[in-house]
Amino acid sequence: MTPATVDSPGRPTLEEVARLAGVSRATVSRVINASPKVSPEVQAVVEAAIAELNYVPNRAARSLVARATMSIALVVPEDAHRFFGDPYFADIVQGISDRLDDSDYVLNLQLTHPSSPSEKTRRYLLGGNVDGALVVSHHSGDHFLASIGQSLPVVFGGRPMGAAGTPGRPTDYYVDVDNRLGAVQGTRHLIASGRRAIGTITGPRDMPAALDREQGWRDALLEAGLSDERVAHGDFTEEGGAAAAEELLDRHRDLDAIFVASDLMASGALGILAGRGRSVPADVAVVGYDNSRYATRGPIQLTTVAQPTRQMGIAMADTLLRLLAGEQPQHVQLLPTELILRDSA
Amino acid sequence: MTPATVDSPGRPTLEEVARLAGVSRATVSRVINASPKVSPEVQAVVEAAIAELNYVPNRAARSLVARATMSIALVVPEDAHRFFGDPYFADIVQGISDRLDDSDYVLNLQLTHPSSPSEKTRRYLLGGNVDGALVVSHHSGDHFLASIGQSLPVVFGGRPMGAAGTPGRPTDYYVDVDNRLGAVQGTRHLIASGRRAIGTITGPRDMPAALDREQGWRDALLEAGLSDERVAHGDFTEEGGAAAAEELLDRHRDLDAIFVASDLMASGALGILAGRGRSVPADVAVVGYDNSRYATRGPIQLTTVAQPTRQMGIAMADTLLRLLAGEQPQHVQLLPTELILRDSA
DNA sequence: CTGAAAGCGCTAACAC
DNA sequence: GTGTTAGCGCTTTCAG
Repeated sequence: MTPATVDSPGRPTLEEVARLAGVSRATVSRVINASPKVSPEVQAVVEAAIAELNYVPNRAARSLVARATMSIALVVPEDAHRFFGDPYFADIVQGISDRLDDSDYVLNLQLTHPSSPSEKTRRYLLGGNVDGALVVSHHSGDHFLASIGQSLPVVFGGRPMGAAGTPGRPTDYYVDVDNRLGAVQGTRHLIASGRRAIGTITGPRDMPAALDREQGWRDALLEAGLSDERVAHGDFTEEGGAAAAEELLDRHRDLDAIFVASDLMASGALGILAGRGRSVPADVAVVGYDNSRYATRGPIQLTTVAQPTRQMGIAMADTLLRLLAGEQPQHVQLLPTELILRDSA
Repeated sequence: MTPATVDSPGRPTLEEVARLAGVSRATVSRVINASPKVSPEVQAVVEAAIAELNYVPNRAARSLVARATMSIALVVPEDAHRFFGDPYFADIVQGISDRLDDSDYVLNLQLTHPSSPSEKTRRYLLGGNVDGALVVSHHSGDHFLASIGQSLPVVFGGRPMGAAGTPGRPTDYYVDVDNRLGAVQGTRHLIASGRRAIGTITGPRDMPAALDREQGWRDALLEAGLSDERVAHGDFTEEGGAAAAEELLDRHRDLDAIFVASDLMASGALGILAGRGRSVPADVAVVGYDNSRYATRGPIQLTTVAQPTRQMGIAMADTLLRLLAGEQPQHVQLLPTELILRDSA
């Protein structure tokens, strides 16, 4: 005795609607799918029957024959805390969600472990549960996700990495910003305002975005003839940012500026700086990255590199939808970054 | 020409596996479903064929015959920012996700508007896309969600409200903590430490948890013969907590303690207190609620009422799974709260 | 223990 | 315009 069958007559089928309306199943199907070749009268009768029975088409059956599920997966290789803790994801999801609201597709969230999606995720993605997938926050260790694009339409948020740090394959689709350039913008600003001992707090080394930002910081420094030795690695969390700031301050007493690869980490760094009595920006200037709400939340308004995160989500969803519609969207879409000047630098 | 059919031989079917293994489709099906009555040899042959073809069963087909989708919906009547901004949700989702990882079910996230789920969500839930639903953060204005339990197995996170503030129906399933009692614990602590002008910052008035916490604060005050006039309403966001704190301080100059209905709001309140030069806990003691990472993030460690949020997620998922398995779980599960003493009170 | 056959609910030619 | 006829890929009696 399952609850579903205890007292319910079961959801009505197309067949029952057909019987009630006195037509064939094919006709009911045509009405449901808004086929043009149905006479108005018949259509009205069928619609009445549908309403009376409160009929809703069975998706499984439809999927089976249509070979489409009308749903797409959002694959997030992060634990729930990092996913929820970073406003970056909130914006991405909001964008995706907004774009999908205008379509017939629904979103399925798949939280999976950072560097080894479970067998379950694999089966889910490959088992025909979804027509396509959106992958955010891709880590390099993940071979399955790196190659998933070959079996399913996939759009990455951020440049995907191939195995062993190789650049993504040219057949991949992704939406990104020019992380290197964004970092260059932020770092140049620090240089222009007279800073000379400029450090950086990076993101995890297995993520392309983190690597690119570090490279941008380095490039800007080198082009100005400055040293790029002041590096500490974070993990895109507030705690990680704080720890990296401690490390940087301990190792480089002369530090007068930090380019931090995310606002969240910058927020952690600001806490450490305050704790050590180093004033911002007088003693140490700080530039963040993301322009998330963490940038404007604390006592010190953060100068930061803005990226159009929500737009990225929209673009990702849009690209996948195009792919599913059989169109040929661009493989790479780079959105612009912009330096937002506030108080910290 | 859809992308899926361009060059792919198509995903292998059970039939192909059967052919390769030299057995019937029924036998392959038995192997897949771990039926006991298959000889070891045959099983090995079939498994080899499955591996060779990289076969993954088609869910739609399976759902069609099994009359089950093996997926459950997580309905969140909040915009993405509140959902992502509050660690409470992260913990709930992590718990749900953890529990579901051990099952065959997958999670489908449905973000919907606070007080009126879209027609799309309605159709999704009722269209047989999921076998059951988990609803978190239920608002009273939402009649559809309030009655959804009648058409689909549903488990609520937090006591659901019926229409117009009536208590949820006895047939509802939900997992909650005793919010009133938790608030009583927190408030009594404030009283015990000598505070007399104790205010509260509440959550939104259309949420049961918020109402219950307010009631607990009031009950504790009244049993001690203290006034319950110092109330300001927040919305479970950091900004809302800050605004409510301003209001409270402006209206009650004698305020010497605040019981805040969430750590996130308490974090906002702490900012205001600091801005006005009121020291915590010397001038104003603060007790939060949730014991989320916001409690220990800032300079002042927050005394707070802890609730086993992740456990709640686990319990929710577990209850729904039981329901789907035809068992008869408890309708109401109340998990314990605990006062965590830190520096703020 | 294994195979044959009959659908699950729907759509899509193909006739009329 | 509308009905008839096949399946989509899988599970499940029912024989053997």
